[in-house]
Formats: sequence, C-alpha cells, structure tokens
Amino acid sequence: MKIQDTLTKSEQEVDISKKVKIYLCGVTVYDESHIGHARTIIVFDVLRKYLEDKGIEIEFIQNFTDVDDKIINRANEENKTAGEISTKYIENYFEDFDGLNVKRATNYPKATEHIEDIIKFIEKLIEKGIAYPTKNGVYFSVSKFPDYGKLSKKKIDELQSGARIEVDEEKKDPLDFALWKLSDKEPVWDSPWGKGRPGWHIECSAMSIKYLGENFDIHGGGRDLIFPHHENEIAQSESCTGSQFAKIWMHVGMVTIDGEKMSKSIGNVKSIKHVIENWGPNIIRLFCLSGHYSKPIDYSEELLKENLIKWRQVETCHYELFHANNENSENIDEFVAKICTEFDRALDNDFNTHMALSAFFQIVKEVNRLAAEEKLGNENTKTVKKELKRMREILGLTIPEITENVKDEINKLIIQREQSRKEKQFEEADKIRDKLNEMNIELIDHKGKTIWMIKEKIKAEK
RNA sequence: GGUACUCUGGCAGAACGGUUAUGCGUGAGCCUGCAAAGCUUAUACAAGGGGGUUCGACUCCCUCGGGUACCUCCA
Repeated sequence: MKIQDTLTKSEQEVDISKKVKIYLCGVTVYDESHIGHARTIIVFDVLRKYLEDKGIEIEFIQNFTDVDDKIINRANEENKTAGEISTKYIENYFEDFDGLNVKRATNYPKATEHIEDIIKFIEKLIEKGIAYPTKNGVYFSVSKFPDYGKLSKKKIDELQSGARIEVDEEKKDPLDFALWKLSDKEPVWDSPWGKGRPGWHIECSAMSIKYLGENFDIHGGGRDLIFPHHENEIAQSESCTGSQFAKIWMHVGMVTIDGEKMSKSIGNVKSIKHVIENWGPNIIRLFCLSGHYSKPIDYSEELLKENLIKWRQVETCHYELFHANNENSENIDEFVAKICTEFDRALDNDFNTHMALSAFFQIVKEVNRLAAEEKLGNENTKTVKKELKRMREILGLTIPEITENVKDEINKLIIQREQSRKEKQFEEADKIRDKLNEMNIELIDHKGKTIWMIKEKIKAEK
C-alpha cells in the first residue's frame, strides 16, 4: 500500500510485513465535534479497518488534548473546572463517533495523564541544549533544529520576517514555541521549572513516542495541522531522539462550506450531532469518503442527497440478496472477484476511497440488475454476499439486523396484502403497505413475489 | 507577500501519454392494480488561458490567471 507523504511529497510504501503503527491527532475537547473532525477520523477509521481486514495488526493511537487555553476559557465562562469541561466533551466525542460507527482506537491517551512523560521529554531537550527556560516557561529553540520547516516547506527566515510581534520578550527567537507554560491558575502541575502546564505540541511527541516508539508508520491529521503543530512535533521529536520520527505524514483535506473552511468565526460549523440527526451515519460516511482524502470536500445538502440515493441502492441490494431465491440464477462470482480486486487496488493506491466506492457500487448495481431480471438465486450469491459484507465493514456502513419476530410479523402482513391484491381489494392492500411504511419497511413488488426491506429513517429525506 | 494544494461535462469526481471512468441529474422506456424502489437505454463532443515536448497530452515541461488553505488557535 502506498500513501502520499507530505514530508517527501512522494508516495511511500506502508510496511505491512509487521504491525502497522498509526498516530492520529485527535481533538481538543472544549466543544462539540463537527463534520470536519468526522471526515479526518472516518478516513483513518476506514484505513485501519482495511488493513485489519487484510490481517495486519494495527496499533492505532489517537490523543485527546485535554489541557489548553480554549478549555480553560470555556471552563471560566461556564464557571466549571477545566476537568469538567474536558470530561464532558470526551463523553460527547464518544457519543458522536460511536454513532458514526467509528471503531475505537487502541488507546486514547490524554495530555493530563502524561504530564510526567512530557516533563521528562522537556528535560531531555534542555539537557541537549535545544530548549531553554525563561521566567514564563520553557521554550524550544527553533534555530537548534536546522531542518525546521521541512514538513510545511517554510523557510525559517521567511517565517521570521512574517512573524507577528511577540509579547514574550524572554524568548530568544520569535519562532520559539512553548513546551511548558508557567502559571498559577488551575489546572497546573509541578515541574522542575515551577507550576504550569504543557504547551500544545509537546503532548503529541511525548505520547506518540511512548506508545508507538521513536519511528512509527503513519502520523495523521487534518491539513491545517501541518503548520505549526506537526512541524513542531517533528522538531521536538527528532531533536530528542536523534532519529526519524513518523515515516509517513498523511494529511486529510478540509471540509468546506460554500468553498470556505468551517470556522467558529464565520459561524458555518456543522456539528456531528446535527448531521447525524438529519442524515444518519451511513450517508455521512459515504459523503466523507466520496472524494480523495487529501482534497477538500464541500459540504452541501445536494451532495448528501446524492449519497442518500446511493445508500438506498445499497439497502435495496442488501435485501434483494437477503431474499434471493430465483430458480434460474446467474453466477457472477467472476465479476465480483474482478471488482474486489479493483476495490483493493484503489485503496492500495494512495487510499483512493472514491475509486473503491465506485467498485463497490458496481457490484451493488449488478446485484440490483439481476434482481430486476429475476436472476438472483440463493445458491450463486454466497460470494457476493460475503464480499459485499466485507466491503461494507471496511467502509463502516451498517444495516440493522432484524429479529425473527419482526420478520414473522412482516411476512404475515405481506401475505394479507397479497390476498387483498388477488381479490383486487387495492384499498385494503394499500392500507397494509402504508402500515408497513410507517414501520420503515418498504415493499418491492417483483413479478413473482414481493420482498421487503428495512429503510434507514432519514430525517432530511423529502 | 511566502508556502502548499487545487482548476475535468448541469453537479460530484477518478485513472491513464494514444478507447476519458463511475455516480447524481435529465429524457425515454420496462416492471406495477397504482406507487415506491429497482432495471434498461439515451444524454455531456468536458479538462482555467497561452505556449512547448511528442507521431499523439486531460495526463510531462514552461508561463499567465482563478480558487482554497496555512503562515495565530484549528481535523
């Protein structure tokens, strides 16, 4: 599998001969997660599910930034402790992402639970003469890391000339960034330099190295993290260990609205709660995977609607297979095998989810075609069923299981309706159909038989 | 201003130096008691502008231009 690496600007092979270690920069837990977070996290969710499906062991670490000015500000506004705020939004995070069918990471380390590791990390940088304490905190000396700017392709002197006026005159260089901020106000921890809290970037260096080692396979996040966050992570980590940090830097494009990045100041943020409520998890996932991960994707009702239609096709396909029992069925194993290869090839080639979806839908279409032609048998569909299920699991698309009781009830009603139709009591038949519709059950009348399917309820429909 | 990314048919969106997918939409039809869903078929002579390399470029190079992001916190 090849992934486009931001650092080398070239495709790099992921070493799948052993456990693959992935670190993803998670969220700062001071507010609700939005569709932009969802995209990044869904992309990595599919990546790890795909690799796991191939039988590769994955160690997937995603942090929570639970100490930060924003959290503290929010706590002050709401007259709560920072801990209360971060706990609340971590819970909120899991509600949202469980709802999006995202598999839990191997571990979700929190900054506040790794203060010791962070302090040790900073001490090491001071020992090496790369960081220095001032009366405000400890700073990383950018000039001591000659490769600074290699990820974001920025030149140090250009950054300096563009740098805004710094309040902190203790810093040796305006570009130097905080590793430890001295403070008296909670939340604070003791350190060799006095009470305070860690800077933003250091936690990811400390925690990724702690859990994944000095050089791991993939480090990911949104594109907006390239500078300064990931640039600083590289500077800290490589200064500390003296060796290459992450092997591949994989960055996910922004979700935009009307071509603009979502941001609080513009007020165009779509929360995951809002989007799930209206569209449900499957359509959101299809939407997030519909373009190449590295490119921006524009959020619009129109696109979600398109994915709604596609999702209905998937549901139809699933239930057509579920009910398949035609006598003269066609064998499509060869076709399926071919398309499956395309699916995998697409993902192996810089994780092209759009192409993979395209392959997936080719099978969906083929199944629905056969169903329409009454050529879908029970015998010949084992392979398709298996492969579609595999793809759905990788993509994280879910269709609910139905209990036997419900099935029986549905079947009873269908038989009643058939009887009414035979007797040309169409009003009665339609009543039964309406009743089923209210239960989100849709009937499909084929020539010889009527089948049912359970439609996911989509609030935004109509 | 610097850096990065980007510019493909009505919309979305890939691949490839030589047939440009796929989906949505739209038209027609099939199926149906009517629907819905689904299916079939038709439909786009599309690549920001201009150069160049080539027998041939959407794909490579140059140049001009538009857009977005980052350069402060941000998935």
